[in-house]
Amino acid sequence: MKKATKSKRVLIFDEEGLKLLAKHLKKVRMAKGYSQEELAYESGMTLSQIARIETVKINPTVSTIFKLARTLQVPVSDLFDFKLPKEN
Amino acid sequence: MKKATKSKRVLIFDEEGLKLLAKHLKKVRMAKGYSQEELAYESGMTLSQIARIETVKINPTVSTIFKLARTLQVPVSDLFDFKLPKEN
DNA sequence: GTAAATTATAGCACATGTGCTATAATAATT
DNA sequence: AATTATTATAGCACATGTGCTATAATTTAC
Repeated sequence: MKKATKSKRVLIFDEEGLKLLAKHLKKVRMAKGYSQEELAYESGMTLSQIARIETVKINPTVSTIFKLARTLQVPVSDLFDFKLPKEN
Repeated sequence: MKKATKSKRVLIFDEEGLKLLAKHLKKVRMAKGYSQEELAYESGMTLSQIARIETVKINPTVSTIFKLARTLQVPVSDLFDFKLPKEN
């Protein structure tokens, strides 16, 4: 992905944020008693994608997160219940 | 995008959710006194992308939303402060 | 009403999200 | 230790997110 022409640093892949999201997702998933496979199946997604999200391999779309929140029956905001660390 | 082989309906593009997100983003943006152009510039993004998000033309990635939240200096969860409608 | 500011749209290139399928690795159970 | 369950990874095809650039449309300011 191209660097912006402006001097502003571009965060393409917000690793810290994605780690926090992954952590929260896993916590909620386990609290609700779902395996990755079950969550995938119930969400109409693949097991691969759940694993990719939870291991911070990809940058999921918002609709993907909506799907997970629906299956887990939690407010979307619960999956983002963290403070983003300051960027360097 | 292919239909899942399971009978589960697949939400590829969660239009209702994205509309709610767009609405919240716009509200926060205006409350903070940013034009789309300024928000784009400060976030290291393009004006096009802000417009696409706010008009529900695309399905943004989570990192994109993180970028916006950082610039707007709000918790990410504030941008998701809504209930997803029931899926049909 | 005109000019300026803001927002929306379009087309292109390119990177990557996602499903599918399969396999490997790890953890839990027996 | 062996078996089963769960998680992680890999490669491929294809759709699409995102930046860039430009233009059009709409809104706001004067």
